[in-house]
Amino acid sequence: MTDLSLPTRYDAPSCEPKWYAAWEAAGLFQPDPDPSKDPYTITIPPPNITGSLHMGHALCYPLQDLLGRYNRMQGKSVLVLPGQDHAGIATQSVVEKQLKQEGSGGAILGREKFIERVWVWRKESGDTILNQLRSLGCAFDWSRSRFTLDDGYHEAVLKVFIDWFNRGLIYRGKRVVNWDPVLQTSVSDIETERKLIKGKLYYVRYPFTDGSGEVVIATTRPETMLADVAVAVHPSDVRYKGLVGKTLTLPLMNREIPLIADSYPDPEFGSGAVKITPAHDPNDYEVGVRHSLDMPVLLDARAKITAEGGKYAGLDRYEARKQIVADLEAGGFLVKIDDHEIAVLVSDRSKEVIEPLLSEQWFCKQSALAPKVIEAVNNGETQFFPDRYNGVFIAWMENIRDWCISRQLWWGHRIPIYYTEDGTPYAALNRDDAQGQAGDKKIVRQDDDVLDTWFSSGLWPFATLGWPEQTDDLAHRYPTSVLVTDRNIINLWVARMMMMGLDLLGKKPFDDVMIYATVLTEDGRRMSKSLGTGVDPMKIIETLGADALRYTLLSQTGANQDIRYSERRTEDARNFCNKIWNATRFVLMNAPDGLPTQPETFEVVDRWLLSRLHATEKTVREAYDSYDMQLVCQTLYKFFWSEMCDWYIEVSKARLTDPAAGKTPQWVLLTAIEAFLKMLHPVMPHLTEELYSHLPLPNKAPFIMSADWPNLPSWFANEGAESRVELVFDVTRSLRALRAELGLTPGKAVAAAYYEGDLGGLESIVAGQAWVTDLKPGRPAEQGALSATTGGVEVHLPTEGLIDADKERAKASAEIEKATGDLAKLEERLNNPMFVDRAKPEVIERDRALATELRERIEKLSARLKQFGG
RNA sequence: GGGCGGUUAGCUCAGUGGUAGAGCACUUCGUUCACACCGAAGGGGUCACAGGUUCAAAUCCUGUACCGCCCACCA
Repeated sequence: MTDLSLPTRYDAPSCEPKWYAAWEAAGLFQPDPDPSKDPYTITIPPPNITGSLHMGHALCYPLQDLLGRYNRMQGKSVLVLPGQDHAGIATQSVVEKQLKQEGSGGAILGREKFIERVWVWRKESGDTILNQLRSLGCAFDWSRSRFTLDDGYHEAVLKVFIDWFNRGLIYRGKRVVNWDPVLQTSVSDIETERKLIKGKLYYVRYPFTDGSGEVVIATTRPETMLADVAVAVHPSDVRYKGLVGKTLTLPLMNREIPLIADSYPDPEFGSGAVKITPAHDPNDYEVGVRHSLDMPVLLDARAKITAEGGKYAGLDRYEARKQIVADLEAGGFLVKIDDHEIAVLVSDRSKEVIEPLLSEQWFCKQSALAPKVIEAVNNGETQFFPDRYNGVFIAWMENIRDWCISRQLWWGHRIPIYYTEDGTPYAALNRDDAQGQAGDKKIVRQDDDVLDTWFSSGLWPFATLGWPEQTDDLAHRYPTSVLVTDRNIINLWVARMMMMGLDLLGKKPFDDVMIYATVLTEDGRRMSKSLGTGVDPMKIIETLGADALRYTLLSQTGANQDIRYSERRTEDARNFCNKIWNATRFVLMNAPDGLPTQPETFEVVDRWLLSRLHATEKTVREAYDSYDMQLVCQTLYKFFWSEMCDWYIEVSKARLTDPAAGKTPQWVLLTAIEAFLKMLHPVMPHLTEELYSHLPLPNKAPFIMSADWPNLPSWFANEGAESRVELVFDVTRSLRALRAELGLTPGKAVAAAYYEGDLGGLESIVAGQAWVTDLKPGRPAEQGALSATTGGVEVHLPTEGLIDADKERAKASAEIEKATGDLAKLEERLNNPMFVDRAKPEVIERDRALATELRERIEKLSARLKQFGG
């Protein structure tokens, strides 16, 4: 007898850190160097250093930890490589906010001091995140941890940039980009979102210069008219036939602008005439290029009117709008104002309305890179899970546009472009290198901009493994096994890694991409700090434990799109932990002093549990292999709680206390628990490790974490034992129900009960589990008895005159009615020649058997009804 | 405007052709020495709606409604 000293409650918060430290001390986070083992590699999505982890992270990282642990048990050499992302815009705005609160600001500090300040923050936030990942139990190889702005990483970035620049894949161009007037930088298309707002549509009159009438245009942004350079109509629009080529006078500015024909305007919309402001609208820009129009820039970096706006110069864009509308009205140019729903573009980061702005930026050509990505996904080299994302991804890749990679920020990889006095750009490792390339011409400055964060995180799967150096890790572990990420960054990040990996290494970066669900609040809203709907995973861990939290989230992870988080569910998971704790504790209390050995003979119920264990292992393994954690958890839960605890342990209690007979159930239970703990370990690493450490086992691994996946002998599978035992359990349940009906409390023995039918020699189980002292074959001689029929076995419980005959009659009639109805439906089907002709034989067989059973049942029920005077 | 998910018991969700399931919650009973973070029994659903295919539909097809997500240059 051992471990009677274990407390009756599992205390996760005190147990979890202990094991994390033990694993780390044992070096288990580093990959097994054994070269005969297959590699399994994950480079985790590096969290942004913008604060602390949220519920989504509490799913994402444990999910990867789970995959690592599972594959380690499957005998692979596992590396889960962690790190952090410098997250340009996001981090810079966090630090800017901090400075503002201190009454300072980046502009005051200057570039160098500002960057120093961000590094201080990087340390602080980075450490927080690291500790949180540890609290979650993540077995990541911290010795290989990378940061997207560390020195080696910077080298990789330089190499790619220079290479692509020299190959013409990176170019500089003047384009209308998405300008964020708050962060004062350009952002890419996918860093914006569309929001429908209630706005106005202004109709404005532009008179012909020669006084021969006017053209009415419609606009949602009247202030941009100051920079209008033309009005366009569709060439087929009859309303403007013969007018194209004439000149209009731009109101307020008194500038002359042409009326031109272009395919862009939709004759159906508004008046069919569109004002053209090339510098402030992507479509207008296209028109401007086609017609070689001027492109005056009307708004500056903060979205204030420039000198181009004449007397409106200096006004904010919205003030200017008000003023201009008023002036247009005063001048008699305003025709009308309609309410109009506008889809404005909003910056993801600042939530500010984007201003389309013509500016000089660096772009990455996608047309040469995208086809390889599409091909890799199309031919299944890289596969998304759930597979619906394959199509979504390809559709997006097929319509990809060039990627604006320059950002007007300080925090990030500074663009390695150096200019000579005449403005010629050289892509170089450093200034000297650039000077070498420039020859006689003198290099005078480096480009001020930095690269889009995703340019560097796109290198993640290989830069973290040492690229551009040809390291062992890179040789053995690229392509990585799986990328686990959130669907919001499929285009932002996954696409870039695919493009970069395929182009630079000639190989896809990962075999699988697993997209996990978004964690929402209990009522289905987005979790967000600013809305106050966020739940702090660390608070949950402190009270209920990391394992319970992991189970909560992982047990809801399959092919679903969303998860609603409820703390109540984590309490359930905590209860499950406690159940596992106590059942194991119970088994240990009854465990033999020496190591258990496999018994010679088994009872049917032993074979039943071993068979259920065997089936459970297969289901769980296949579920892990297909990323269906939901099925993993559900299967393990049912096996442990219902099958092992509620039935097997209860049935075996009597034997367990017997020194001789106890050896068999003890061995069965230890075998089942060991396998169960191993299968559950990837989900609940700490609890399983703690319990494993107490199990008396031969050939025990130093840690469950480093143990092999259970290898169960095939003779465990035993369908015969399963069906025999399950029939007996069904009969037991129906007898218990009869007891409950009589108000007999569970556990209190009744003297006698009777059964008719075949219990396969397992009468003692029924008697024991239904708390019957003497279970006899046949029918009770005395009058009053309650009866029930299950699976062809009828049980009778004598009542000693306690029966309410009316109630029993009513019950029997109701059951007869139900059975008769079911039988009628069944017979109708069986009498249908089409059914007999076309249905599968086993279905017909089963229905016939069911019909026979129903007839017997009705017979028995009718007899019962008669007995009660019906 | 296009695409993708979802709609099943009070709640959260399983269930891809053969007479509806789990956990929680609820009701009743029970502290029998693993566990009250427990055990036993029970109530509760015309599977969003309308058509269709089929011997048979929660399940396959078409359409509709509502919820959510993604993509999209209508001023």
